Amino acid sequence: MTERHDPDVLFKALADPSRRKLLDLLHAHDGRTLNDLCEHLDMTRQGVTQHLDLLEAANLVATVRRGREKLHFLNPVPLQEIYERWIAKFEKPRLKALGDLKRRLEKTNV
Amino acid sequence: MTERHDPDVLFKALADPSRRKLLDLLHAHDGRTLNDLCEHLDMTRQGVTQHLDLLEAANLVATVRRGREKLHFLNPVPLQEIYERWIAKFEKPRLKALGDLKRRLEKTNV
DNA sequence: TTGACATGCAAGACGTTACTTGCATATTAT
DNA sequence: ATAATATGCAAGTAACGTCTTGCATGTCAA
Repeated sequence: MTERHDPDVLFKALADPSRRKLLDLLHAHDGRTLNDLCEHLDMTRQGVTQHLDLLEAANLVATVRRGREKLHFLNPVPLQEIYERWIAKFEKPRLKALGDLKRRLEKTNV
Repeated sequence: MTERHDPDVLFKALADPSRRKLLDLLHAHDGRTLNDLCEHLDMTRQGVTQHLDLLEAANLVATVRRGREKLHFLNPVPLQEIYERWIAKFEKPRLKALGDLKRRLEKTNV
């Protein structure tokens, strides 16, 4: 059900501040068009497109075409995967116990 | 008390698979020397040094000199900062509630 | 149909990154 | 003191990433 993603693509996608800003913009308001997003970044439309392509490849952004415009949606799932597989495991023991609790609660579908 | 770090330096440090492997190695066994770490990576010692320099700049690795050798230690704090400032905020509402719980518990010093 | 709008594709410029090679310095052991 | 060990510094190279410019395609409105 849940696909496996290349962690490298994901970390690389997050490595650029412009891409993180795009994620922020989509977090603040989902379903934006390309032109909408462009208005907030100081670069050409093509530059923004290339960043969005990387975010889409990392499965952080999904798109839908509506007529002549393209709508962009944020997918936070890969970020949680990073947390589960990368951050939780490095947590100090005290915090780790709490992370385990969180995960246990999560599985019970609270 | 807690210093403020440049998120870009941190994300860039995590963007390279060799550097993530170094973090893994230090997670498995702390206090390794440079030569020790080199034995696990397929590159020259200088290449490893440069990666470690970046990790140190991102405050993910701390070092101590002991005689002619340099010991490397993992610092997981910046990873938790990434979680707090970057991942938690993108979580879906259902998970967000649990994250808040976790953080609340954490503050009470369980 | 015509023009305006929204986006796609592709090649090039340019700085950055990851890695190397070669030499230098500092510490330990004999 | 000498040699082996552990690391540091610096310059060079090849590949990659970011951004641009120029043109093409598809959609909507009058």
